[in-house]
Amino acid sequence: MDQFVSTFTNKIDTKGRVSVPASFRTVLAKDGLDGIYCYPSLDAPALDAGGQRLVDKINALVEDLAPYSDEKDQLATALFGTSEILSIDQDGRTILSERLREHAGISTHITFVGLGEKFQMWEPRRFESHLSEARQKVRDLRKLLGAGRRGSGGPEGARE
Amino acid sequence: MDQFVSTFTNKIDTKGRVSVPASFRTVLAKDGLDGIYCYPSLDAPALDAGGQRLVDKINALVEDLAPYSDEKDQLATALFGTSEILSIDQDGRTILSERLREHAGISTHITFVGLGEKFQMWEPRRFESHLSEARQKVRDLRKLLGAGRRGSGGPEGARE
DNA sequence: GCTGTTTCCATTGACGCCCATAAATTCCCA
DNA sequence: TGGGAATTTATGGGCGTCAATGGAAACAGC
Repeated sequence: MDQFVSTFTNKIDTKGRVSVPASFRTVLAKDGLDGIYCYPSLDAPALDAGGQRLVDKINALVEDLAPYSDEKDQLATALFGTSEILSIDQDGRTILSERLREHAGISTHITFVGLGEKFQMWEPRRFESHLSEARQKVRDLRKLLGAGRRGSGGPEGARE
Repeated sequence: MDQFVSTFTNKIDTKGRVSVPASFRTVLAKDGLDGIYCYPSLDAPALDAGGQRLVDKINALVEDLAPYSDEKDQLATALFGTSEILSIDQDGRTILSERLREHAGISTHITFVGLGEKFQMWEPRRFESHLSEARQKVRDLRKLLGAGRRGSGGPEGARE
């Protein structure tokens, strides 16, 4: 499996360490980045994270803009400037900076949520409500689309 | 990682010294420039900085312009004329000239902001407002970008 | 002499590395 | 197939190293 799937909730210990789910670690290892590329989600109290693939994608996004344009600097500021490369120790644990924890309102526990090519980290209770909201949205959407449609919907397409 | 990523705020001591973030130093070292290439940002109260890669890029930019054209002279003046090579001492610290500090309004603290191929130095409070602007801009921008490119990842691949 | 600058050392706190434990899972083999 | 051994995973704690910072010592110039 080369995708981030499922959700896991782990504990942050007194030193601020938290175990990265084993399955996520193997995906990251295959992805070729020694660590986790992580930044605050632009529109949710959560953290976006991934491996080299995610980095490449963001690079491509920035490279497309004209050199020394205002847009390029702004995009780079918002993405690279707020990003961190989180190291993973040999026991599979990482440490989130104060800044990242603060953005997501994380204190004692973290919920890791697989989104395919990337994953997110949430404060567990916030994720609960986020999830039920999302599920409700999907139900509403299905009504509009008509119960007959097949294959199109799914909870996939977690955009960000 | 061979890119400038994340932000760090460090203190300037009584002698004007400030620690360059360790991760930035390793990027610079790999880049093959013994020091920091630095100049006032053209359109922000900040300082642009980087290593050999940035120097090369600016050279290319200037070379592309017609020889003896006004544009070329102006760009060359604006960039080369105001640039400095900042030395890094053996403890990883550097000293900003009065002129550079003045342009960015820096006095006691510096925020180092990674932008991928280069980084910037800001007065911390100015950077905060600059960042929230940039994030808002990207949220808007993303709607435009998001409509077109989906999934495809892009023709990226150059790395390491 | 002084003054400003660069090199070297000291402190402190954060982080990485190592080991230990316990629970859950997988594996093996009678 | 059932039970136990080996492995893996999540978690806790001790300790050495390194990064950031402050200050002293060497050194230059006038």
